[in-house]
Amino acid sequence: MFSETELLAVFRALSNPARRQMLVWLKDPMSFPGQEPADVEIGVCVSDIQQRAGLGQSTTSQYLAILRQAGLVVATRRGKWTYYRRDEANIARLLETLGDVF
Amino acid sequence: MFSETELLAVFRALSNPARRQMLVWLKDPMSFPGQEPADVEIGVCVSDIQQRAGLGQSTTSQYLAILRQAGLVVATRRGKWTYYRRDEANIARLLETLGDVF
DNA sequence: TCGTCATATCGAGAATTGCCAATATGTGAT
DNA sequence: ATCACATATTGGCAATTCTCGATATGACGA
Repeated sequence: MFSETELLAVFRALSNPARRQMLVWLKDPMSFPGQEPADVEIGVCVSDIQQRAGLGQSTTSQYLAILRQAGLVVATRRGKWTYYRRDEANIARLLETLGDVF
Repeated sequence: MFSETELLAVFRALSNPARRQMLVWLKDPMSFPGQEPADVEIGVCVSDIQQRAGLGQSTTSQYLAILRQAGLVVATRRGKWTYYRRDEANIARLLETLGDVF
């Protein structure tokens, strides 16, 4: 399932309200201004997330990297933009594990 | 359901392997040496948990307090001992919330 | 190639966490 | 009242996290 190390990364990632917020926001990419229906599959770019979070650019980038390392989102680089979207399969697997473990 | 503040407390509590371990251990109180069947309902005392965790007494006490404040365990004082057991109802409610939110 | 834009990484200071030893508090036995 | 015991709280130091501004990287257009 999820190793101890992976669970640690997940809980650390989610123990920050801004990062948890981002994960929830990404459930509905269309809620970001200027998001086209065609972009939904690839995700939302960093600057859009940053704007909504009200954090610095570097902080936003780092937080997304933390979510990615925890396996909660996946990143896709296209041109100069990096798009982030939820890793739904892994999140489902995680919730299943949590139900087993706790 | 769970407020933002409550979720923060939960994730912070679980973002420590020792605390997560304790919560899992408490699923099976009988696995603690010297635990009587009659004690299962009330929980496990701090020193038994401490011994198993290999942490200091104060650290163990603090960690259990953090789990309690997060609503994951309940404490019962009986004589000079404090027994801790899982708050199963609240944990179930939490897992439900997690399924909704994430 | 140069400039610009989006993102990533680095460096740093303030705040928080991890964990301990020491001490305080509360309880039961004598 | 006093002692011993279980637990809680306090004080502290090292390690980590939070968050930023500054800088580096990488991609596109002129």
